[in-house]
Amino acid sequence: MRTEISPVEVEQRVEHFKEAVRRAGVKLTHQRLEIFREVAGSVDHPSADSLFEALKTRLPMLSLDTVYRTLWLLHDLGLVSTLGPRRESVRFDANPLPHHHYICVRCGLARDFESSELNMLHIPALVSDFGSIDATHVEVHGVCKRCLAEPEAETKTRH
Amino acid sequence: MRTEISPVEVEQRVEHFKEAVRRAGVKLTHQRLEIFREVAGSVDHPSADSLFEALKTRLPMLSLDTVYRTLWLLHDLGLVSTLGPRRESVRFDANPLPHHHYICVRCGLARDFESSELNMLHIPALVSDFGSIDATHVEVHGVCKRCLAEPEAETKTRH
DNA sequence: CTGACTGCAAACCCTTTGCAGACCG
DNA sequence: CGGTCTGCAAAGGGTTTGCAGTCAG
Repeated sequence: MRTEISPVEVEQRVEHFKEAVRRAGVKLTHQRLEIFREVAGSVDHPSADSLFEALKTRLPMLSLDTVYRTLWLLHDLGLVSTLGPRRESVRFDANPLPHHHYICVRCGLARDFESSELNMLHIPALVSDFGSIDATHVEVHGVCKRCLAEPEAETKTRH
Repeated sequence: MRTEISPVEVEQRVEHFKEAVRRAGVKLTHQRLEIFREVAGSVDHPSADSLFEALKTRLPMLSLDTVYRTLWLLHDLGLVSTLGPRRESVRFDANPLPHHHYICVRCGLARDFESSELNMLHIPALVSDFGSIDATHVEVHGVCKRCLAEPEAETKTRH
């Protein structure tokens, strides 16, 4: 339920990031460092654009596409994840019953599953500090069978 | 864990749709009917475009923007929901600890919360039929305090 | 020094919108 | 018939990419 991240913790994460960068053999640029510091210090799951805006003062020469490239790099390094299934297009759900989702992180496949047990989760009371609670569901992420079978499956490079 | 929807059930949903359309006082066009039939009969949470492709044979004159308009209409009627936070931009998450999300369905605000109890959910065994299970988290949807406070909050019209 | 990285601008999607004609009620 | 709805085409907004100059290692 934290609403901010302590500077100390941000710097710990930054160290972890530096190590990961070194291990991956990619360059540690000023931009990458500051962009990482910014995501790591934010608690609101920012978009590329809002990070860009926040960084403008510190890095006046920064360009938005560098923010994108860096975020996907961080993603490939396993340092950040994305919110929601994907980045592609909106997807629609016409299932009127309470249900949960299985999402393939590789191809975006989505499937429903039911579980009366999961329909009655106990949500921490503090969550209602954020606002009303209208619906709750479980999201399971994995790699679907089809993607697991694909030979070039491990090619994590994109962008 | 169903992998398809029976024609009978689709038609039941179609009836429900017709009623909702009548109640809302909007017109029941051929396109709307077929588009609804298509989402209601699909289990893979299609995008507007894949619905469009699937409908092309039945409705050669259909245009993609009608699919979009209809889907958002269905959304406003409460007949379909969307997968994931929203449609705008990708959002990034740099929280390395296991955590869960609170999402405001109105403005997209996202916040983390922790719960050791929710970190150990029991996922139905059948889910692994879909593929590997790499991560599991709970998503709570609601309306955040700020949005609740806004006067023009009930204006559901968009698009 | 040299290849990886950045900034810029243009290209790319996916999605929305303005408008004139079509059709439901 | 009238107003809503559709199809078309063009605009919009977020994201990606090609290129030449720049900088980390």
